[in-house]
Amino acid sequence: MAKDTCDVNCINEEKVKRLRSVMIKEHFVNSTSDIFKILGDRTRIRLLYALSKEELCVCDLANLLGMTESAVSHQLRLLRNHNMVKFRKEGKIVYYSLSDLHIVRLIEAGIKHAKE
Amino acid sequence: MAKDTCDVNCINEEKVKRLRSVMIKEHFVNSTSDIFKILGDRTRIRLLYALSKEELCVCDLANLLGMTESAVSHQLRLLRNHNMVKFRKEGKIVYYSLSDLHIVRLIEAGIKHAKE
DNA sequence: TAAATATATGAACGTTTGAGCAATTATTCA
DNA sequence: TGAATAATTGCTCAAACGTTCATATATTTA
Repeated sequence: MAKDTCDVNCINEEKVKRLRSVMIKEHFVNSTSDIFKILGDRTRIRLLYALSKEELCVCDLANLLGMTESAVSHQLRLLRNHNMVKFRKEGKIVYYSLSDLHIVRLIEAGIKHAKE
Repeated sequence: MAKDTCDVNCINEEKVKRLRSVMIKEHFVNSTSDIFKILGDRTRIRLLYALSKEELCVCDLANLLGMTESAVSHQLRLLRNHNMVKFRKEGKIVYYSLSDLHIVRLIEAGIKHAKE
């Protein structure tokens, strides 16, 4: 009785077929993994966390994280390109802040998960 | 009046100092970004999503995702090492399933965020 | 206008990552 | 026992990533 074995070519055709129909759409696979990819970096987690507390300029962020302003600026650009942070200019200084609080909630969910 | 300027060496000392005390602990930065790093990959998102629907063997997963069994097996090991999936052996076949539902909730939060 | 300062950007670098191939292990079955 | 099969593992390669350095831009102030 070949019930649970991988029949033809090592696949349970029906099972896979059934799964395909309920599978997450490619578009969402991409956008979702992209978001997680951004959160999967120490520097960016710390940047977003800091910005969740208050608006900050690049040099303060660099000082807080103990990194060069260049490195911070590069990462901020990435976050900007993904609409996770916004900024306002005041003279020479550029103040960054979170675009919205969605992303913090996601990070908090991640922290919570990490604590378990 | 040097108020909002980055005073000494381009930093607002007090502000940074204040932030340090409420900053996320390094330990959590690591564990949190690690979790997101794992979710920040197309293949792993699809694997976890599929496994959230039902228990599956390596070859069915490979077929579903259109990848080699080797590639799938490598990723499953990674997920295993992070206690995200568990497995049971039935003869030659190894069935994988999710360790718990926490991770699915996190993925769903990510998908939800992606949809906005 | 020139110097100083805050930030941004491009290129180069070393590192990490994910996939596939080939070989290996474990198990079934003839 | 030996062939077949499911899965795992070690290795290699190319691509992606994060930081730094050097340079550029923008703004203030002397």
